[in-house]
Parts: sequence; C-alpha cells; structure tokens
Amino acid sequence: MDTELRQTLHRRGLRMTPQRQLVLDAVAELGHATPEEICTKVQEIAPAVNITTIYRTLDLLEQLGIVRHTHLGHGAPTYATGEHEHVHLVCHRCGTVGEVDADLLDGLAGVLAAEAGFTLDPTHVALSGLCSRCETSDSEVDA
Amino acid sequence: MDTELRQTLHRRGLRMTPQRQLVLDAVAELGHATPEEICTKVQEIAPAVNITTIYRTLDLLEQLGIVRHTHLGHGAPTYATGEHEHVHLVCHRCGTVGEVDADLLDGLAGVLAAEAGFTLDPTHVALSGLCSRCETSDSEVDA
DNA sequence: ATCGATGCAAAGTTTTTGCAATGCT
DNA sequence: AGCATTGCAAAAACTTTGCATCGAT
Repeated sequence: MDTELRQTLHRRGLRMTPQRQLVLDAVAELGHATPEEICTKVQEIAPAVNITTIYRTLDLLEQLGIVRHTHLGHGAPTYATGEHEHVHLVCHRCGTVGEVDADLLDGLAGVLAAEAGFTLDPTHVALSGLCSRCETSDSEVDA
Repeated sequence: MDTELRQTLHRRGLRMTPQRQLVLDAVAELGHATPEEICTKVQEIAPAVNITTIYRTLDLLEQLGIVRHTHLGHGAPTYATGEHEHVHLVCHRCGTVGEVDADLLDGLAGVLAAEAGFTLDPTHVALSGLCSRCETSDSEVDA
C-alpha cells in the first residue's frame, strides 16, 4: 500500500520513513487540512513527530506531485491528495468549504488559454463567494 | 477627493486622518499589494507611519467596503480597491500574478448558482495555474 | 476638552533554518 | 557505514495587542 510512495522516493534517492507514510495517510484521510490539523492527526498515532517534519514532508510530497495545497482564504493553506479532483467553493461569510466537480471549469479553462495564454489548474482553485445559506441571510441583513 | 472617505468615516463616528488617506492612496495606486508593500509606499511620503497603523487601517477600510483582500498564494494577502474588477491569475511555478476581466467568469457564475447554489464573487477570486512562460519551459522539463 | 487614532514595544502565530542525533538502505 | 531524515531549539516572517501620547472634531 505504501509501495507506490516508497518507489517514487526511491527513484530520487530518497528514503521511506514512517513519518512520511503517516503524513500521507493523514492528508488522504482528512481531505483538505492545514499543517496543524495534519500534525494533530499524525500525533494521534506517533506523538513524537514534530510539526517541522510535517512542513518538510508536505513540501516534499508536493514536489513529488502526491499532494497539493490550496489557499482557501485566511491563514493556513490546506493540503489534499492529488486524487481530489474538485474545485473548492469558499464562503467568505461563514467560511464553509464546498466542492464541485472540476469539469465545471473546462469552459473557463479554454477561455483563459485563449485570452491570456494561461493554463488553468482546475483542482488547485478556490472560488470565493457566498454559500446558499449566507446568500439568503445576507439579503435580509442588507435590506 | 478625500471627501468620500471622510464622510464614510464620519457616519460611523470615526475620524479622518492623514494616515488613512495615505493608505487608501497607496492601495489604489499599487493595485494589489501586501501590507508590507503598502507600508513602504506610505513611508515614502510619511516615514513615521508605523506598520501597525497599516494593518489597522487596512482592516478598517475593508470593514467599510473600500478595499478588499485576496490571498494570491504564499504568505501575505494583497489588498486592492473595490474598483479593481478583475480576476487574478496566479502562476504556481513562478508566482507571477496576471489579471483578466471579471466578465470571463459570468458563465461559470451561472453554472455555480444553478449547480451548487453558490453566489460567486468574481473579484475576490484567484485562479491558479501556469503562465504561458512557465507552461512552455515546463514541457521541456517534464520531457 | 473629549475620545478616537497613532507609535512604539512586546507578544502571538505560523513557517523556516541550523545542527547534532538518528535510522533507512 | 553512509547519508538522508528527524527532532529540537532558535530564528524569521507575519500579525496583533497594550498602553501612553497625540490630534481631529
């Protein structure tokens, strides 16, 4: 199960360690989580693992293309495994993070390529706006 | 010219100060800039202004709806005036920030509203991907 | 004269770096 | 055994807070 990671590391002369497996497992399980959250999760199993190692491992896994990070708004970035092929919808009122299929951005991707020569990475995007709940309560407040 | 800000402040029992005018001017002129950059700009004119005041003033101007901040990627957020009606295109290879017209997201906004009940705020969005330059050099590297 | 705004210094967060000890291969 | 990896501690980067002073109204 950890063979894939092990081999990816091997190919670059890097080593497989329990920490790296734990971090990857935590990222995969948590979905999109901050370094802090990932650290907490990892420490449930291996309390001695240092937050420094979390940061270093996340950087590494990202370089290897195994995880990606997204800035969903405020402070900390969130990390998720590459299989997470969706777009994040962040409500800037309540902070809720929703998700929709990345396919919805196909049209936009074409336009951006044509207009700006920009190659959109749909899975790394966080769109900002209001979720349905806040949109509703918002109109009441604004009135 | 500063009358609008002055009155907005007045309405809430707040005061007009040179610092507040300078911060607003700097934000408007710089486009999208970090607190640090804004501070540097302000200090060109008024060297005594403290970074603390920059932070406090940006928070205030944001509450008043005069500026908005966006997280374009790494560390510091960037601030811009509300008139900045464009979408940011952040290259996650070289960090360059491009801009396109917010109208390009109109189609997507409709889809998201229908699919997810999500009200997209096009001006607060940062899209991630590769700029044309990095896209080119990328194919070479990957090969 | 009042009370909000500012500057300074200090503390709080989040992330990075240096280095000796550890442990994977 | 060799060298990448880790943990710890310290530093760096970014932001917030407390408080006395200043200044807009």
